[in-house]
Amino acid sequence: MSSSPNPAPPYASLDDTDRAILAELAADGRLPNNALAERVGVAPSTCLARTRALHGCGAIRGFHAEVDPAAMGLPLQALISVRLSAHDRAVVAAFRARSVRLPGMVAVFHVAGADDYVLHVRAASADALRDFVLDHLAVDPAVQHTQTSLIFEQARGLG
Amino acid sequence: MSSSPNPAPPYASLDDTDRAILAELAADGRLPNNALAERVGVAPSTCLARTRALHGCGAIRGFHAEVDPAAMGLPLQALISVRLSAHDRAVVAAFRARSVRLPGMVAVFHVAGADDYVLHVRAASADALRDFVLDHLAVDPAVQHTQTSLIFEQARGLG
DNA sequence: ATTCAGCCCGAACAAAATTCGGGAGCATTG
DNA sequence: CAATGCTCCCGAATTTTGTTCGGGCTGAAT
Repeated sequence: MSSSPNPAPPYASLDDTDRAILAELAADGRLPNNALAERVGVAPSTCLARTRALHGCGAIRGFHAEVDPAAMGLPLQALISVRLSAHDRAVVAAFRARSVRLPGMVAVFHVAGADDYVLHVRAASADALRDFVLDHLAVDPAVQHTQTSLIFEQARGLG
Repeated sequence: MSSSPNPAPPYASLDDTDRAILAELAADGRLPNNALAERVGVAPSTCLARTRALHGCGAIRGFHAEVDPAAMGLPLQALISVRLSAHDRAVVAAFRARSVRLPGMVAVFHVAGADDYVLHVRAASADALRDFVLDHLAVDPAVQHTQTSLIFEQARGLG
């Protein structure tokens, strides 16, 4: 009923209005449709159709509240660099699929370089974080090596 | 009219309803208040008051659309590890404040370990990414060293 | 036992989302 | 050149949602 049904067409024709809508909604996901319409300079009905189309073609992937992790009892965050023992497509895809479902997982980055993945995770405590690494990563035969960096502070970018 | 006016009181008393609201809104930031109320098992008016309180006390920091970077003409993403040349509070704070305003910046992580910061950035092309590093990081006297890892793929976590 | 504070609810009101029919601009076509 | 079909946009009517407000319940302190 919601997400993107298309197999990712190349973003053919996004005009300035579309990009303005994306920028506004990225900054404030709860901007009312009529206020959004006024800001980007079209009628509310038009704006709604645009927004739906953007959502339908996958340009808008979803809307999310940004929640303070501490409020959910997960005050610790970490970036975990993961090096895999093999790099065939199947191993990599399987690791990714498994990773996104791990508890406390915020984001999974498949990166170029010495390490293969960087995982952004949340945890309730240092013990929980250690257990996370031991229980879910260290035991994984696809994982050769991990390095955990505690996040002192995180800030959203503006650009 | 919107953001958090309080100086961040420790999250004293969040009950199960509050946590349910946070979880639902983190998963779907556009869930109507009606539907949200039904899911967490309270009246719409109560739910609205709860949500406002959560927003007011900083537990909810904001709402944002998740936009496909490619749709905004920024198909490349990278994680840039940054090592600073000094670590006094002033230098670190200044770097953070500068970073969040850089164009294409998605998130700034202040981390423990050999590196001081990890920057998540978007760019229009490889050239633009190189220019970003050269123009904004390499020239910064506070920056001792950077290492850029291209992001092949990114996925949101579910837990 | 009474008072009081805090919380929750449900109905009334206001505001927003959504639908729908029609009109303007434009490229193709007879 | 005129006609056709297409796409996109708009604005009013309808439905859904957000929001306010007064009253009732529970539990603790007096």
